[in-house]
Amino acid sequence: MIALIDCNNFYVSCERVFDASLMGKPIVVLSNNDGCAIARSEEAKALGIDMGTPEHMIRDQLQAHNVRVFSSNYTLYGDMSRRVMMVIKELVPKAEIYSIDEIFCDMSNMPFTDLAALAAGIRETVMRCTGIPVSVGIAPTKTLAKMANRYAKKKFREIGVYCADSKEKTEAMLLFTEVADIWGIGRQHELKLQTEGCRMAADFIRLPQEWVLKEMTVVGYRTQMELNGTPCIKWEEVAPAKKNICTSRSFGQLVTSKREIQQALATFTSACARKLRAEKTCATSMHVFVQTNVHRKQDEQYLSSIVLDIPVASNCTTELMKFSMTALNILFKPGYKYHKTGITVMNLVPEKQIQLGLFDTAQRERDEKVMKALDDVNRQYGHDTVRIAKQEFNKSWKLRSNFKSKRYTTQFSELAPIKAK
DNA sequence: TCTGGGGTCCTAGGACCC
DNA sequence: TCTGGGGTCCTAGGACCC
Repeated sequence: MIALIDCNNFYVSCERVFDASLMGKPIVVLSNNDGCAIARSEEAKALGIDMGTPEHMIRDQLQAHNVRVFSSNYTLYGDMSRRVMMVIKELVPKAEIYSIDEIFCDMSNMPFTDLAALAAGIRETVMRCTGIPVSVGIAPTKTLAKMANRYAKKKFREIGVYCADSKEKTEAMLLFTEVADIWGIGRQHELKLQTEGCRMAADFIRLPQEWVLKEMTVVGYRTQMELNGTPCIKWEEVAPAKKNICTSRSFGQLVTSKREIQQALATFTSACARKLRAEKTCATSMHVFVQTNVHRKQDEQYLSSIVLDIPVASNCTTELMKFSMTALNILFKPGYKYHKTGITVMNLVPEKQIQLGLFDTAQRERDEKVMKALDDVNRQYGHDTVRIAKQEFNKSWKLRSNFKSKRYTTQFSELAPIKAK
């Protein structure tokens, strides 16, 4: 049996751990740039605030109901996630971190027969150690475990556990779950299924296999198999190496000058290079794009991108910047109001196996030392404490982040204060 | 005025080879 | 008038995830 443990309203719960006055209040966490609502407390959901709604469309509602609003604080959420995962991994023999707030656990070799009771124990331990509430779904496959987790949240909120260990209990949640809420079925497949007269998961599992293969490819077929109790999705206890690494952001305000886009892109390139070094990989090509704001119908639109080969695979900030700046020189056209830029480094290869170019020199060794020093300093004092000249901060392009909480767990200067009476 | 960011996998079709 | 066939590799685009 497989358990899927999922943190409840994770970002909101993280904020609550450090501010008890937030309990029971409606809370919303916004995406980067304070753009959309991406996490909501139960109280906020009850007000009808939907996932992904732009902030400016719900601003009145937020004020009217005194909703507490936060900018996203990924430093805090990332660290809280690490803690939750660490606690859970201590309690089960085999686990796979699936996302910042979810983890699959293999429950097949546990020395307990009552899995629901075991799950309740895990919930309680995570709460005690981290302050984060979680829900647990248990079932024979990953897709069913995801469904059981959702079912637990919807139908057994207080218990927070659902164990689909019998035909009847599995059938109950298949009858309850709409096709759109099945893990692996998105907007397009939902529409197809609806025209086929298929509304609930219980209908979907009965569709002929030929139809599913033809209309939803093997991906949909695997989902169907999983819902029928046959595992098709393998375990990945150690995260497979990344194939691409991307850093991109919308600007806090529209930008017209090339110089400012250069600064932004240089900063994103630096972030990509740092991520590459953390993964111990090098990139052999990069994709760079610039674009205007597609939502502004009144503005002339421009979107362009380019892929450049990197002759000798690299994770050196200055080296990658040379290429991304070249790309920008090709892409940039004056006269547009730019909204976003970004870089994806691709075709990653392990640091150790780089094919040296014909004209490669001892430069590489020196670069490595410089990058290591740069990473060491920045790890200790915060990203971009030491940076490359091109990143020079003008900041007009910087993210909006007007409601950010402290980095309570990773910066000494931002620790939560404790009042002693 | 204001609409996130970072990923993966699959397929179809073109280029190329023998 | 007749105009091979089979295989691999690569890429763009679609769909999905959190």
